[in-house]
Amino acid sequence: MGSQRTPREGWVEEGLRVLAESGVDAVRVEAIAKNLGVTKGGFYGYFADRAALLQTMLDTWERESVDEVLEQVQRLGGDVRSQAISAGELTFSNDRLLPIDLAIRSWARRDDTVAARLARLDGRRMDVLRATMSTFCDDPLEVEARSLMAFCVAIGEHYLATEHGGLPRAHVIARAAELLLSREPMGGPDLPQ
Amino acid sequence: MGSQRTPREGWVEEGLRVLAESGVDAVRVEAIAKNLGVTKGGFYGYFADRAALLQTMLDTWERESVDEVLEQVQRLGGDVRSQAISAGELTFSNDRLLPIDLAIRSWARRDDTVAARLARLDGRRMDVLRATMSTFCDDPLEVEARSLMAFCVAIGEHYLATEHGGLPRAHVIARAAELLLSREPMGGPDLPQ
DNA sequence: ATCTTGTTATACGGATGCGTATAACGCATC
DNA sequence: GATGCGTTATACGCATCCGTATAACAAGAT
Repeated sequence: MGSQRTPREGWVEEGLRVLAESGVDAVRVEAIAKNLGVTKGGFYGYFADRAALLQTMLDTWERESVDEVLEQVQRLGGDVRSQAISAGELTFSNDRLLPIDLAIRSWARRDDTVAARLARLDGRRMDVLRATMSTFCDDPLEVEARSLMAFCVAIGEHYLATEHGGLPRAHVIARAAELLLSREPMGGPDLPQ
Repeated sequence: MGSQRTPREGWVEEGLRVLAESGVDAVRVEAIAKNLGVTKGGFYGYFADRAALLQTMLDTWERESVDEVLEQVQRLGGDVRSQAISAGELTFSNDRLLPIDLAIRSWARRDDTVAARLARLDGRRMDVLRATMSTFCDDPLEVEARSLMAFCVAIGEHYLATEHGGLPRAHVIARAAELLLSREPMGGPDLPQ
């Protein structure tokens, strides 16, 4: 019995790599085969069609991004705040997951199915952030605003390509995190009009 | 002399529309022609090739996004803060420019030329934000952090698809803007670990 | 050594897309 | 109404990609 020379996971892996690097539209069966050093001959033994591969890729991404990350976070333990930071780092400082996440985010803007899955996942991520912010902030609206800002920085950072007046980006982000996670009120409505 | 039945701008316009809706990879000469109700016959009289169209599209977007917006902002006048808000709204609440901006942002992640142009533009936008934040905040690092957060929310918001516990997204964003533009210190390093 | 089973190469038809060439067409001008 | 110019339709060769069919192939089991 010929053992799997190019296992099913190989196609999914390479598919995710291409997705991360060049977007969904670049995920082509024959291109992936070429990258794997084979022809597409074996592909259709594992998948009905290209759409099935995309589905499986999404499944893999979702499992890795949620179950595995949250599992690791709970294993690490710690208080709510450090858990939130762990979760953020495991997801958005992950060389494998981050580019995939960004590519899927762009993909979601023109595919409702993908958008729905992303929404579900982002919802769980926002839950973590909300729990953190709630430990030191009572106003539900402010909790939501802080969570949104934290999430938007985590994502948006990678869609920005700008200098920060000589300051290293990481430094600026650290300060932003400090402000967002600060127990002090961020300041209420103020300013003379 | 046959006047321009499908003027050069027509191709650029439709190209930008497709870009906004489906991303760069969907910007195909024949597809655009079909949308315009013609064939690609006339296209190559205006453009050397597809790449030339993409260039022109970028030029158009950059001009509209910077020159026209900044010009309008200066015409409106007002203090620095209200100018920053005008600029943000003219760009990120603009039904025409916003989707194009987001599509280009995704595009920039895999094309260095596009990334460079976007960086230049984002730099000018950050300048506006910095000027605003500086009117009520002295710490340069905090100015930068607040500017980054504001920018990231403006962009990242559109890559997020999540609920906010019943609160309308616009309401949450308004609160975030309030916090970011607040004269009060956002709170320094605090929290007992 | 042969059989079996799963994997792969190759080839096919159909679709889409590029860039080019050429002929038809519209319309202003003469 | 004929001319001339710019725009457009059509057709071509080439390339990529899809999904299918079939034959070659490797390797474990007999």
